[in-house]
Amino acid sequence: MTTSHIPSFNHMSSSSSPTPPLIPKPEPVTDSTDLQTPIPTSSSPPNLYTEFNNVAETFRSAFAQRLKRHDDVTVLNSLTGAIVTVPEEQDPVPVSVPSPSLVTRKPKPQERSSELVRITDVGPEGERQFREVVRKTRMIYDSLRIFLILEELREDFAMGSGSSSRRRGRADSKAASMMKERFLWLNRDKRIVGSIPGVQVGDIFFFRLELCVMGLHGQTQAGIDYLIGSRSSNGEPIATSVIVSGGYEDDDDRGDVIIYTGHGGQDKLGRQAEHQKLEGGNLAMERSMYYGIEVRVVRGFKYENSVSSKVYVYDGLFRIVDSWFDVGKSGFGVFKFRLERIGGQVEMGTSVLKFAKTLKTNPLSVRPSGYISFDISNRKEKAPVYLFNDIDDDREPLYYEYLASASFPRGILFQRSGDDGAGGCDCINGCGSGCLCEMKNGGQFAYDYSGNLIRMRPVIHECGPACKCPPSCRNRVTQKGLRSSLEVFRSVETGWGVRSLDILHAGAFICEYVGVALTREQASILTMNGDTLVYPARFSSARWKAWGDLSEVFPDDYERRPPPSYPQIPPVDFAMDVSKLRNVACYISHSTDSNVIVQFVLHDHNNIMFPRVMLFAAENIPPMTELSLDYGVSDDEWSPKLAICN
DNA sequence: GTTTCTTCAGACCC
DNA sequence: CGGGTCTGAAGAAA
Repeated sequence: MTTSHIPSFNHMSSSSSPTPPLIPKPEPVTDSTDLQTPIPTSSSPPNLYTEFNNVAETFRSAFAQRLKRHDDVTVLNSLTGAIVTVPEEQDPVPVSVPSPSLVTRKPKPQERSSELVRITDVGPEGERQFREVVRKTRMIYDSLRIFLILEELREDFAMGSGSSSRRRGRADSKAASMMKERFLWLNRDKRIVGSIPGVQVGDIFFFRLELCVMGLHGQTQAGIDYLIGSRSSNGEPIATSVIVSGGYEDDDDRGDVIIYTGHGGQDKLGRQAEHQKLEGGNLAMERSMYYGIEVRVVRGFKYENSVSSKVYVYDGLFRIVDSWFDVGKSGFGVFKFRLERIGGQVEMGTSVLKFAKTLKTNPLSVRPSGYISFDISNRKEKAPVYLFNDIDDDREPLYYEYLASASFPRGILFQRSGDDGAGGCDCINGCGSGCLCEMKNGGQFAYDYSGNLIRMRPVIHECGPACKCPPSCRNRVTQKGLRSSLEVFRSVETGWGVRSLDILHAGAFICEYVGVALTREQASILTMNGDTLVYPARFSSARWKAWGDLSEVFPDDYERRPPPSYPQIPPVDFAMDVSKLRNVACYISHSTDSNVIVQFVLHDHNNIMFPRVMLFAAENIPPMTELSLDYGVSDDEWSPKLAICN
């Protein structure tokens, strides 16, 4: 080991920032371990002087252990400090949680491991498995969160309207706690340095506790997550992830470069009121910089959406390249860390989000070229449907008449909802507990109060023309039309495709799959003529059937909380012809790994053989991400989307 | 193992 | 609609 590896405080007065007068000039001295450790010597304020001595002592003890610099740290083994690569053949699923049903007595929640691991060479198959685990866990979290909100509202309702004004419980944190108790948090058995398997750059979250559940960032509020020194192999704290969400005024976020402020020194109102100290997360950041250990960066910012007012975006890995002590805007000393994004990663989710926002808000003139139409629906939809093509001259979607709602054959048994004498509900103030329409849906509405699908059903009965509830009723989600701005775009890989300029929360209604519905007889004639049709019954959403299934959370009283039963399995046997009239949906690509699901819905009539085909987001979908549906055919077979819309 | 402290939340109120 | 205020849970620190 050479002295160049010994940490010095040079970084604390980087050349780019003038050394503030508050900071003592570090002067190297030789200590008993023959390792040079800088000791401040000036007549600085005593608190800072003490602080520097403390830090110096920390480093002295750390370096007494003769640490080497590891440029290619893969695993810091807690026993040996050895660097090990986690090989591909090792169990690709680190989530070894005991089955909740096997747990009889309430065990102590699993503690976070202190073993620092970097997971590499997972391989495509491993990544797919990890992704599936992450997906499922997120589904449970979201379903549980929504369940808790609905449960609370139900209690309020039962107790009478007077108590409904009480403060709402934190479903986001309660859901996380319950999952923690049931060992459903991910990546607790290893402390992961670098990317979390199954979590991709651009992934969107809505709550800090969601990040905890994923193992992306273990702190519920704090911005720096780190392994504490007393539990690390070399006695030094190591930072693994940071949240950038504007909590400190001295942050300077330039995208690929972030000047990140350390923590501490703020008063109760969040104002910088004293000097920060090189301890805790601040020291961990410095140590991660020294060892070249990358940190995950999650950005959080305001973004109005249906479930919260914020979003958190995973922006990938950054390296800490510099750190120094500076005078903050408040006049108090703060630690600063220069983070630089590591190359070779996909575009940051934050950049995509911002870009999508500019597409929506900027005047038409400053949008990128390639926009052929700013609304191919000609205002038939509630939100514009853009048409974008910057790779060739194809303008095909312009040449079709846009149909906002599917057309069903005349002459078939066709009843307006309510015409059968059953009538609609009488909920003049909107539908609530015990409403007739809730009964039609197995005693539970299909949507939560944000208008998101709670779980898939064979068919959903929305309130219809015969119902007395207002159009704003929670059970009229798909009738309200498009909620997000969609864009039909041209790509080399998939031809025409569809993406959203807004974040689509899991369960969000996207649009109807529109065409001219044909009976089997009508369809057979058309097929003979060579036209290709889409068969709604073939759409596959099998992967998402477990959506909303909380049996892993409520294993014991599953009897008490059975999924509602839905008597009607619709005998859907019609074809959708999109060769002449169509909407945005037919441009959605086919994928067996789809992010959009098909849900049958009845609202303007009650012929169960001809439900409307409604599309919902199957997971949180970031803006500009291509939507995909499982058309129920294998990739090499005929693809309706490719055949019809290309 | 326990208790206390800190924290780039989140909801609600005005 | 934004700041003040209240509650809070995880994890670090004591």
